[in-house]
Amino acid sequence: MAGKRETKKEELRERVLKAASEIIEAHGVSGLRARDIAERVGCALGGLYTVFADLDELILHVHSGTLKRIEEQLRGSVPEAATPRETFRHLALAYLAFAQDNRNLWKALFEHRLPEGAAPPDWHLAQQAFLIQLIAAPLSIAMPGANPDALAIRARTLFGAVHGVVSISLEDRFTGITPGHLEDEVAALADILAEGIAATRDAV
Amino acid sequence: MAGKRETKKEELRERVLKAASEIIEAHGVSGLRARDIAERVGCALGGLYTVFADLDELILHVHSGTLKRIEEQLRGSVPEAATPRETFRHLALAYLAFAQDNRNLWKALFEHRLPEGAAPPDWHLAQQAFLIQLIAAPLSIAMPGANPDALAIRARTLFGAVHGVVSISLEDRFTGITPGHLEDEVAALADILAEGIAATRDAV
DNA sequence: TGTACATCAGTGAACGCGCGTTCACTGATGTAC
DNA sequence: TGTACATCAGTGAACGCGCGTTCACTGATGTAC
Repeated sequence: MAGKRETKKEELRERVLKAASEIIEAHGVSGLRARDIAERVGCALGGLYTVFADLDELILHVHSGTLKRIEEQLRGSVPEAATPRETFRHLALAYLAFAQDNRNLWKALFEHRLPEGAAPPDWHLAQQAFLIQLIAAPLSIAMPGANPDALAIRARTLFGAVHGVVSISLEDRFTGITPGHLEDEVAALADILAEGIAATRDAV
Repeated sequence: MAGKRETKKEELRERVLKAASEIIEAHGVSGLRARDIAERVGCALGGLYTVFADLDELILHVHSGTLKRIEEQLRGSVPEAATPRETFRHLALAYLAFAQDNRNLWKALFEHRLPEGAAPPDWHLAQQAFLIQLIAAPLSIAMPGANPDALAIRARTLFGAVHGVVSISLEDRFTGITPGHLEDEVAALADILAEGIAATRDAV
């Protein structure tokens, strides 16, 4: 019967998650502090530890939400009857758009955490699978003969390529593409990849 | 006349740089601690601060050395009479090889540092320019009509693409390409890009 | 419905620790004569 | 070459601070009768 206790706890958990997400988007993962979350939520510092084991676990759940939103946005970006080439373009641009609009949440996905050993849990890796599937589908049309394993690998390569351009441009660290050209370049890269795939189809 | 003082100081500086570089390669930038450097160098903790203002400055100089080594390795990888397509392939594979062989030093280049504001100094950004030039040269042959600005931008895009695949595979964070396929995929990507550039040449 | 006890979510002061940076000191190098 | 003083590289104990996590406590919710 739900129980008031359980309900309130669940509600607190949601509020903590939301606050953490907002703080990360505002200040980056490295700017996330337990005290700030508690203050924003309006609970005591110790309260956080009744709903999440530690900050790392909390951050993983923020990532989880981010991935879900990316998935929605990418799925929504491709028109029904799009050709593979159009699909690549839409996916690439939607990915760029998400990264631009949610820069710090998106960056957080790729910044290091997890002390020393400790790989991310399986459910987290599984959540990334949709990305590869979204790319593998049009790819299988562009490369009719290829076997599923090769397609999955190639899909990762294509994702990596687009991600790399977006990534290197939105980090301030390295010389990337300036904002004014970024959209054009991502679109161009998607086209180049599509054409290149068609041209090298037989080599696989 | 050099002066014993000056000489010793310069020597200490070199040893600190070398120790920091080794520690980063062994444990990643986040595993770099002032006390460990001092111990490895065999000097007192305070000694570090006589040759570098702080750890951030030291790290920037480690990066500087890493970039020089990348430059050497990439330049050395391309045969004299290589076609643009061959050049792309050689550069991409040489970049991958460096990243694999110097994983943590290479990762350090892209990991965040620099507190809040503070962009990297100009000399550091300037040091990255060779990468773009190395790519722009063969690209200008593949895209004869393009103007230099467009070439520079496109070169960055191509670098980003290759970097992305390497990056996402060597980080353990995200689902990348497994080591066994990585070399093949990077080579394939280089070919796809080369073919795609040829095919979309007129669209620029 | 009411009373007595049990549970456990939530509190927040205090703990603990890692670690970068400082600074009063010392001894080796440099300078002047 | 030798002596007296000045400089400054290098020392390492101590400072300071940010911050995640804990834990003895409290009060609201749940349970039994």
